[in-house]
Amino acid sequence: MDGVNRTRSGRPGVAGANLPAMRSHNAALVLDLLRTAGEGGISRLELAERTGLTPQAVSKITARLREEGLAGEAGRRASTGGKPATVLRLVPDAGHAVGIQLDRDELRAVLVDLDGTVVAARRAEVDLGAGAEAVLGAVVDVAGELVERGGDSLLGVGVGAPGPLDHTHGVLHRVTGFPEWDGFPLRDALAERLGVPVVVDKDSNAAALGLAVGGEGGSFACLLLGTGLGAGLVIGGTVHRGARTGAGEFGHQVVQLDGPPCHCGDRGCIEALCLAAVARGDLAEAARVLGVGAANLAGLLDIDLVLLGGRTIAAAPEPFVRGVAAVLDAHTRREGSLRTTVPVRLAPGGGQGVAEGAAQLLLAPLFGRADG
Amino acid sequence: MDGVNRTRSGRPGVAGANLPAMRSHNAALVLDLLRTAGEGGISRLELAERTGLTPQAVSKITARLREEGLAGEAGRRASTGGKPATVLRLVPDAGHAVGIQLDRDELRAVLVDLDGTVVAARRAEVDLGAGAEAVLGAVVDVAGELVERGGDSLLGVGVGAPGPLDHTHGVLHRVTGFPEWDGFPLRDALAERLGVPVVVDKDSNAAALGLAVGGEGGSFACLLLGTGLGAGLVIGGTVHRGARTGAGEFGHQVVQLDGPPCHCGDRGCIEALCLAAVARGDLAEAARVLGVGAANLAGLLDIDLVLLGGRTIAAAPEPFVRGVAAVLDAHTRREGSLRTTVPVRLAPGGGQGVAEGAAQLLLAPLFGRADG
DNA sequence: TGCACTTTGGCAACAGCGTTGCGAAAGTGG
DNA sequence: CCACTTTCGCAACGCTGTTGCCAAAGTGCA
Repeated sequence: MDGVNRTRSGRPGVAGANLPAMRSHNAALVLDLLRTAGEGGISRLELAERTGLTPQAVSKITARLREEGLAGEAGRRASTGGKPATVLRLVPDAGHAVGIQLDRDELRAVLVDLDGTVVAARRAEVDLGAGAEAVLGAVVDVAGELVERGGDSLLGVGVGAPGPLDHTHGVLHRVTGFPEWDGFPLRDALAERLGVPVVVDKDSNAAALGLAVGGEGGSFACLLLGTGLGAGLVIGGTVHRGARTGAGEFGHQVVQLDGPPCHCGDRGCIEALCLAAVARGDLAEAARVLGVGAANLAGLLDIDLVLLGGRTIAAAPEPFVRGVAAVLDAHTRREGSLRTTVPVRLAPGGGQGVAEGAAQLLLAPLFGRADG
Repeated sequence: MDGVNRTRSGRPGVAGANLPAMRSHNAALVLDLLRTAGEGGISRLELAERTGLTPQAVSKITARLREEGLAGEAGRRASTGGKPATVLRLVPDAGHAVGIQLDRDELRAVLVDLDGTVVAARRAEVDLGAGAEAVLGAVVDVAGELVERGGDSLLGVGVGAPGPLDHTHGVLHRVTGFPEWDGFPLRDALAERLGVPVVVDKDSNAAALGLAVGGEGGSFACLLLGTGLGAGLVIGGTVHRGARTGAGEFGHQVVQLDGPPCHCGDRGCIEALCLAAVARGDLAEAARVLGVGAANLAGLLDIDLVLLGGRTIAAAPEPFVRGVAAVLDAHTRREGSLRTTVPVRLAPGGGQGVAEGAAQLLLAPLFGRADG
């Protein structure tokens, strides 16, 4: 019921609940289970078990969802000695969202349905330094086409951009290397031109949201190493952004007191050490530095999983995954506690993870996955 | 409604809501506002505004709370041109909890009422190395007296202990320096001897919870420097513990690659660097190291506040607060963003913050502040 | 002093939520 | 063919917050 609460009062956790709030909370819950079940579907009784609601309540809720066109029947399961269960499914076409990754030199856009399936994809070259008009024009071109294709079921456009930025207002801050964007109201500018709701978030948060919705449970960190180094943090199933969308500033974590200077003005930042190692071809050292940062993060937050992504890692996944895992492994072993090593994996989604996650900025709220 | 959800299904965020859940959610919300209002009290209409509920709903809810003895009238406010508002207050004596700080060499216990006011306090010397029987005996002695004094309104006993431990089962892990406690079921042992519900958590988490309930809003970190160095993390008003109660492992964050060895087996940990600096009397350097760790944490989580506590800091607060603030300040200035510097303060509560927070492990759930 | 007005807050009727009681539908298995 | 199991909806119900309304208790002006 959190999502509703937030919407109503602005101050999280301080809002009362009423019947409509309860209703949409439960509907979102059921919808999320339907989505998670995927093509296999799920029966009403299973839904009842998983939600803790009575079967009768589930029947009423699914009936409403079917009326709204969000859910539908999809055959029946084999009998287990009685009347066979009717399998319910999400109707993927009932909603769509466009997701955009706006990077420093390229633009990726996808049209995604309720299921999370990519229905269409576009890619274009851009230059963030070419001025707002040119960049916005490119975005509107690419997105507009997909928006149209989404038709009536289009919920809006999500944008993942390099930070820092303010996701609540959709305003960019000083993007590293492109100070002219500082203060640019990207969300409102796009919403006006496209005529649909727009949500803007950091690229790393979008990627993390996509993975969380995509099935990664619990708490995890998604580390993106590309032109910069950022982290998307998922804590207990929801993306943690902090009050100023500042969370996930992973690249400028200091891991070497009085170390080599970083372009940020500090010394010994992970990003500086890591990029320097990559530049001289020493991927093992880059991975080790990344691993130390990941171990710090894992220890501080007690997360369940580390996912690696971004262009640099996509170019040579193996040494990074292995190197980071080695550091985490050594760390766990030293602790000697009961806990098993934090697993490290390559973030799925190929080069399109951020764009897909950005689409989830619009879709996730339907499933009760608050975007706050 | 989260607290209720968690209780019902065990799997957070996956539980349906029903009328009783809604009812207790709203009751907890109102109760929390009554508590926060303190001695000044709060009127029904103010409650309605703050919760988003209708005045009528608030009237019904407060009537129930009054029947249960949890709330009461406390005079009236001056009229603002109409009927003067009736001021409502929490009845502090309606509930009590005992909070215990079990440290390596001492024991502190407090009896706290619903308001958070300390009604009684005890202190005793213990030696964690003296064996379970002796330690448990001491705890039962001190706590038993306070439990009895709490009478019928006693909700239970909360214990803050040095980590690592498992707070969901109340089992200690390998307490640094005292390996014999590894696997000891402290919660169940105490619950059996005292005959009341017991909750066990890390000392730093208890301190953080106490501060969160005590009025610190938003997200903050509570860093405790004593015989060890730990952090309690409050994210969006709730203590973040992680799935294994492992979160807040702040002391072994590595801030100096290949730095001096730490007793944990790693190198360059904050704790090693910090304690070494303290040992040679260089508090400025200790504060700087702590500051770097705090800046890392603040950047990663985008927190609003850093609070410093623990014995070492209590002994000389000023250089630590100043030193940590200096590092955070420099860090913010470099970012050049709109955000203001993360403030650093001495954690209030004197030497008794952990014990008071431990009591809140029992009280906080009443106010809808989930302990998960 | 009296009357209009504002503000507080409870009573009563209401709509809507999930729950309970129960029975129909649709299978399996002896 | 019949007993049994399992699924699942209809109907009545209890309880939630909401709405409509009115009494109570002040202020302020004539």
